[in-house]
Amino acid sequence: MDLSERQLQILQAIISDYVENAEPVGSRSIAKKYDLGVSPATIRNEMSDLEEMGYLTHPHTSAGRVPSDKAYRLYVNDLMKKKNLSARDKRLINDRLSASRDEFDATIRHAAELLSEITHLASFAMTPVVNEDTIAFIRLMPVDARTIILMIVGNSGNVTNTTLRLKVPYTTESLELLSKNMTVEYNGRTLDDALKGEIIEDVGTDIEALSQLRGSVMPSFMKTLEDMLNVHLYMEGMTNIFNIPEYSSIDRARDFMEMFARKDEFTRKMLDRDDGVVITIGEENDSMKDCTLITATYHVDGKMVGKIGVIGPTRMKYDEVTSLMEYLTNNLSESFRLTDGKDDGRK
Amino acid sequence: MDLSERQLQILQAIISDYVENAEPVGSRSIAKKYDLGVSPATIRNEMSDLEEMGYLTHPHTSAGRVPSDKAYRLYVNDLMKKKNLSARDKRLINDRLSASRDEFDATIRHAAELLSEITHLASFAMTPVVNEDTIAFIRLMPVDARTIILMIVGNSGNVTNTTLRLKVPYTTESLELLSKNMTVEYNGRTLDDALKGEIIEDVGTDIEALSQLRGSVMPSFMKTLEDMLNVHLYMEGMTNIFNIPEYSSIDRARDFMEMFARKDEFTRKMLDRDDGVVITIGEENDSMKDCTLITATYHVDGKMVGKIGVIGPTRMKYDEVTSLMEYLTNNLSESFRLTDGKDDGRK
DNA sequence: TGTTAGCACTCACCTCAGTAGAGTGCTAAT
DNA sequence: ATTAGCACTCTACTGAGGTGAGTGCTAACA
Repeated sequence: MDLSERQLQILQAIISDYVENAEPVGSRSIAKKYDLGVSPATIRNEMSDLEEMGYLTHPHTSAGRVPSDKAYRLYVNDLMKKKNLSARDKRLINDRLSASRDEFDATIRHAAELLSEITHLASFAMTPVVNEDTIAFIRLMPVDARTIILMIVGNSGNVTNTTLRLKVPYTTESLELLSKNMTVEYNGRTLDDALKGEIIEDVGTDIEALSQLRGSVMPSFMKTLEDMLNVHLYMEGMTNIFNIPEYSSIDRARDFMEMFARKDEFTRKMLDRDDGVVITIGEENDSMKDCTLITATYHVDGKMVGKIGVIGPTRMKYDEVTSLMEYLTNNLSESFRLTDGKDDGRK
Repeated sequence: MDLSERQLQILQAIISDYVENAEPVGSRSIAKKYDLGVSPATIRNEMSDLEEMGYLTHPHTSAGRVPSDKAYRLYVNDLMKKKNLSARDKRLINDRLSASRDEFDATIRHAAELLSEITHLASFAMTPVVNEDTIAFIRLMPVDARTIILMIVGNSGNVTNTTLRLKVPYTTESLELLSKNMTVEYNGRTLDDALKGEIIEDVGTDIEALSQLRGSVMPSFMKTLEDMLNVHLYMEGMTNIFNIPEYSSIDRARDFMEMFARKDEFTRKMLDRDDGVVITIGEENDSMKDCTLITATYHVDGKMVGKIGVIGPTRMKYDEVTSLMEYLTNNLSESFRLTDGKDDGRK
């Protein structure tokens, strides 16, 4: 059953009032603040109907109305209008992001900072999933008699290294040879495949010493691959939730903080969400049933996908937050595409 | 004026009771639980004297006594006995730390985890200050037409790298030449000196192209040096404070979390503290005047110094926590020395 | 038939008084 | 010097009464 025009107006009024003041909204205050041309009594009747339909709830008999998850869902789907970012916010974003264009992780971290600074909510940003990245080359370098550096370079420019303490002696030549061997072996394979796929048996291991060296390098090689595959999670503004009336109880706050403390689980959950701007409200979430979670995706090279997100009470400024997130992800994707574009263009 | 034997006994009893139960301690309960051979009335008189001397306070007239910062200080300095770690905890520590011996940062992070798991307090651990580390070599490596990797290796095995997008074209030869030039230039200099010291003017820059390449690499070189100098801070168990009665107020909890959110400031403050196990109680702290902060230092190669720490209410089990921290830092130092020792020994 | 005024009713919230209980501080006896 | 005894203090809890915001219903109105 569809809502009448007036019911929509009233619902919208209740939502915006509640979002603003965090207190149940009464019929009289709606009638006064929003010029609907009807008396409080009429509004009361409509409210009663809206409650029956599940759009409003009632903390107790003599309290005003509060929008339900269903109301926010309706608002987000049908009522919400796109909001333009303020020039100030746009400038802030552009400045901050361009300051660290080359440094991948720093840019992502800045995105998380910007999100929480502008929305005053808890926010996060994660580095892209690089399962699809392929190995460009592998290099082993000497440091001292027993110490070498293992370096894996992906074709996206993604680089990771570890320092190894070898138990067997090595020569510079053997390191170079092994580097070449491993590069031939792994070049072009995706990280995921390199980690999980079968290990191709030693290519040209006539030399006993080389085989030994390889044996002591492989465990670290695998560990380093794993590390490359790891998504880095940056969180900001966690303490913002303390300012929200909904979280004035210590138990609520604790639950909230603990959810973030379990980083791996949290990361996995976020990666499971669809691409684009996704809003899940209250009960629509697995956990955090009194929160709204908004995530959005950015792209690197058009392929790799990373996520940013915001978490707050269901009572939030959906229009402003979604606009901000769209702007931010566009900016990020642009940023990460442009650098490559430039390179290719001038080549 | 010194305290009598009996006063010390009473004070100790009050402290251990209060540490256990977090509630003001009355004269009657002391008389019952601890066999001091005197009546509550006598204890009351002594308590009154102790209060006059500043060792106890009184939330209100009809409440029991609570130890003051001064009391804890006395306890820590004179009364506290060394406590042995349980075999279980020792095993836990040894297992966890040895699992990641090669990976520096992972080991430090595990140390923070162990601290908070065992003490149920908020804890942190930071990677060592490497100002004194010297540069071993610098290497530039090609990735693709416009992308190169800059890698700086310290003599402690500390390695950092960045990916650069060059605006000028390069040749493999020029990269190698520049690597050599820069290595000659910076080899043996401390990171701190390399970053802050004067830039030695181009060594052998007859070739125009090399000078240009150098120009576009230097900013990133400096940024990477800075990154190497950065101390990494790992924090664990922040949510533990929610379980502590002292922090049941949301404002307290917020202040606490915010202090940790300002990582840079926090890191700086911790680094300013003396070496060894340092305990600062309540008012002795700059901020967090109702907390006790305990820090301890571990060593890498006998030179570089890193810190671990625990933060909780002044009401904490000082004996257990300090023993744990001593054990943990010894283990860390041992860990980080042994690997080198082994190398040198077998060389 | 939709809208509105009026009014009784509900319920959270605040305040206040009264009570119980823990613990002190003082005094006088040992 | 120590202790028993007792008055006193102060918090925490409880229940009663008052207040005000807001509803829900009814009857009158356009």
